[in-house]
Amino acid sequence: MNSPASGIAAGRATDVAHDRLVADVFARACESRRVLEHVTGRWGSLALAALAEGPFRFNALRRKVDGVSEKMLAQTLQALERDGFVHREAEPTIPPRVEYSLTPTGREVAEKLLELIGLIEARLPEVTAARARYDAVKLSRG
Amino acid sequence: MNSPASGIAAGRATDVAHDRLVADVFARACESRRVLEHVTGRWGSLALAALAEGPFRFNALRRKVDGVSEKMLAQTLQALERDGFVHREAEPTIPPRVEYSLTPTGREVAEKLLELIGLIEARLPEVTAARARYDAVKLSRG
DNA sequence: CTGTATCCTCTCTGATACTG
DNA sequence: CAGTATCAGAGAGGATACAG
Repeated sequence: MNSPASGIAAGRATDVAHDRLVADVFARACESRRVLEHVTGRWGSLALAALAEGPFRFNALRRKVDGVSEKMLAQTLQALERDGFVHREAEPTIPPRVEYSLTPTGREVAEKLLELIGLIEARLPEVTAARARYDAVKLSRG
Repeated sequence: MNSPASGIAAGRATDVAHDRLVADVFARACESRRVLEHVTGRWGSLALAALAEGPFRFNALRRKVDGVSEKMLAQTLQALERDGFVHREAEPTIPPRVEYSLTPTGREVAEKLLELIGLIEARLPEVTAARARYDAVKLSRG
C-alpha cells in the first residue's frame, strides 16, 4: 500500500505518528479497518455492548449474548483483549474464575456502539416498513 | 425476544407502545440484530460512511471503498436499500446512471457510525501499542 | 455504466469432545 | 468453570463472463 495519505500500514507502524499520517478506514491496508471489523463484527459488537453494563464472567457473557458459541466468544474476547478494549482478569483458583471488563478505551468504543445500537433498535419500525415496501415493489415487478 | 430488562433502548422504548415488544439485539431472534449486522458488516459500515460524504455513483463508491468487489458492493447496497438506509436513484438513460444517497434514517445511522470510526482511527496508536504488549506477553509465555 | 449469473475458494461458524 | 482442539458445513467473498 503506497497511497499518499494513509500510511499507518501493517506491522511496522508502531510509533510513526509525528507527521500527518492519518488513519483511513477506506484504505484497504489500514489497520483501522481491521480494528473496526473486530469492534463491529457479529459478536464483537454484542460483547462490547454487554460489557458496557458491567464486568461479566465467561459463561454469564455467553448467556447474555444469546446464540454465541463457546468457541466464537472465546475468539472474540481474545481479539478484543489484544486490541486493548477488554481486560481479562483471571483468578488462579479451582475452579477458575475469569472476569472480563472494559478498558478505558474499550468503554469509549462501547459507548459509541451503544448509541448506534440504541438508534437501530429505535428505528426498527421504520426499517420493517421500508422492507415491506421494498419487497412489495420487487414482487410487483418480478 | 421478550426477555425482561434487556435492550439498549429499554427505559425509553416508548415508541412501540401498542405492544410491549422491545427491540433487543442480544436476543438471537430479534430483527434488530440482523439490521445491526447489515449496518456494521464489513462493507455496510464503509458504504454508509462513504455515503455520509454525499451521493455517489456505483463505480465512484467502488473506488472510494478500497477493496470491495462489484458483487459485494451491489449486494451490500441492496441490503441497505431494503432496510431503508440508502436511496437508489436510477436515471433510465444509456448508459445508465445510478446514484446512491442516504435516506434521513440512513443519515442518522451513518452519523453514529462516523463517530465510531473517528474514535477508532483516533485510538489506533493505543490499539497498536496494546497489541504489541499482548503479543510480547504471549511470546514470552509460549 | 451498472449491474446479474456463475463458479470456485476460503474463512467463519457451530457441534462435539477433551483438558486443567 | 473456562477454555482448547478438531472437524464438517454454510456462507461470505472474489474473479470472470455476460446482459441491458
